Amino acid sequence: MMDLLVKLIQDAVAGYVDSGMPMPQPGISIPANETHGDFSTGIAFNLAPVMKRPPYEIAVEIAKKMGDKTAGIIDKIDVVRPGYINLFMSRKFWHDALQDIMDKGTDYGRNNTGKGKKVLLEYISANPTGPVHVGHGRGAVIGDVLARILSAQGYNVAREYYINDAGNQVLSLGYSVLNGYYKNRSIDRAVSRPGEYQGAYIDDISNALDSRIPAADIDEEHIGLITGFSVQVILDEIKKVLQDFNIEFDNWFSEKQLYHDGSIAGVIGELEKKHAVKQEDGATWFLSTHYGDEKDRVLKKQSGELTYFASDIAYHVNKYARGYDMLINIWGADHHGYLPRIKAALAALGYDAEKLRVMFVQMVRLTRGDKPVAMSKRAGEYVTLKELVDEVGGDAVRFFFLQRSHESQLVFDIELAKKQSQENPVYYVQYAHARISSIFGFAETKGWNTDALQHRQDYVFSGQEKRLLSQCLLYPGLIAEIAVKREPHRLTYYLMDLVGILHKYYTDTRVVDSGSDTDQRLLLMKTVKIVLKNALELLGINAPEKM
RNA sequence: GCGCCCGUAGCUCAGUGUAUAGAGCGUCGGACUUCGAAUCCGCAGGUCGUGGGUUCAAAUCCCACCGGGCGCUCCA
Repeated sequence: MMDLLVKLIQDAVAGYVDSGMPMPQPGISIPANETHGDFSTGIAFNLAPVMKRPPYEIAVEIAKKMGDKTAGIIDKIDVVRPGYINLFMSRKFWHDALQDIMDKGTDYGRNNTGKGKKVLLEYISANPTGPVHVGHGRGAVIGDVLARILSAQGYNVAREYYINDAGNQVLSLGYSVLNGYYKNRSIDRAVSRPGEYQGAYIDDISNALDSRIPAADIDEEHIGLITGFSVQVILDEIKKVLQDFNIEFDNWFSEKQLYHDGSIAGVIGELEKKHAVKQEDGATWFLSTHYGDEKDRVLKKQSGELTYFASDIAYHVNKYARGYDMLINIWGADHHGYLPRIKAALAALGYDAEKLRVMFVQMVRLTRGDKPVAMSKRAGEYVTLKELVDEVGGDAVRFFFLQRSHESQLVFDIELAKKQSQENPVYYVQYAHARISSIFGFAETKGWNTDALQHRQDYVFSGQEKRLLSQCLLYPGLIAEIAVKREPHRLTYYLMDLVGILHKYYTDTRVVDSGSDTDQRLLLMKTVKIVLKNALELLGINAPEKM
């Protein structure tokens, strides 16, 4: 329905825009002050600098043109200094809007702005050396919700988890387990390296070791076997925890595979062909300074081992080869220094580095009350995603993580989240959905057939009712914008607004009475419920009928 | 020292050009014999880190500085 309004504005603006210029997307907002209309646009402000004329003059002209062709949906157009165009919508508009949402139902908010573009979304990718912790959880929620939103906008999204199952860290995991095994069995045997991982999960794997591997084979000679088993156990647990948290992947991509199929060596060979490699101090270096990085980077160490950087290049080359239009990576903010070298390598190999978009998710700091909770893998002391979800609930964790921009650091007070779980904002939103369900239940008991409500076009919506509808009308545009800008957190704020209006309306207005307007109010509740349910679905949060 | 992110109400954070700067939590005070009070209403609380600049218009853009987090490994 807003498309129609946007088109009316654009038609009026068309004369000002040169054929070469893209049509500006008019921003439409709901004014805080209702004397400023049902909707307002600041399109004249965007045009003013281009045309070098005062915004007010432009607004007057646009308003005049719009007034000539309102398609029956606009009653009145006001122009207010310094250049706002305020729109008062017609009765027909509101009824058409309500009907449109009803007709679309679960498809309301779905769109094809993505036009089938293939997107690879990589997120979490936590190392299989320990459980997923809350920092990963934040990336998990952002990635999952973004994937849902992109899919709803017609993008063809593949979700991927990159498993760092090669290299030193998993070897270190193997040694940690082996050492744990010796210690638990009081076996006094020297091992060439200590292993850096600690915690109850290491003990668990150690204890399970001889259930899978013959006891005679449990020694340093078979460290590869032990490592493989340990990674498998941890990975299974990661998959289970994520699945329980309703986070799925289309593909689990193994780093090891890149070693086995020779693609890392292949990539280094390609870089050599491009003369982007040097030998120095017995190591092989990528000349990333030639491509905008601040220093050159080692691909193959003096020891002959490949670096993670080398396999990461091969991984990204693999992504490009799979033919995606866009690659989105969600990384922890502590990896931001890593991006220039990846982009440098891709540029050196002739790939369009612009296709790669990395979202850096800032740190999560945990507290219990005023006391910070240490997050150290080394000490084996950290709060896992599973623990957090078990304590606070999955819906609340999702909502909480999406109440901040991913670019802001986040303080998560576990005590507070537990203590106030009943007052968590997520309940505020869910309660609205349950409340509407409850209204319908009540209406049924009073004899209304809520599946056959009569939509009467002569009903005049109150100010609050129009406000509710207009908030619902912003929804599709919001989802489209969130997809383009990759800002999933905005959806929680939208919901808080919508639900706030609904709760107030409920307090002020009796929906079900004996009068004939009850049908109209029930229809309105139905549209709000549709939007609530669709939005919660995108957040992966339950929309309960009862609480 | 260099790079990225942040600095907005007591706390945690939205808002990133334009009409009196918002929410949640917290404080205080009100509203259930009527569709769910997990709700609603009201009061209090802000030099939008500081100083310059651009603009008809700056929390928002630019510059400098101050403060906090993270990163600057032949670590992963």
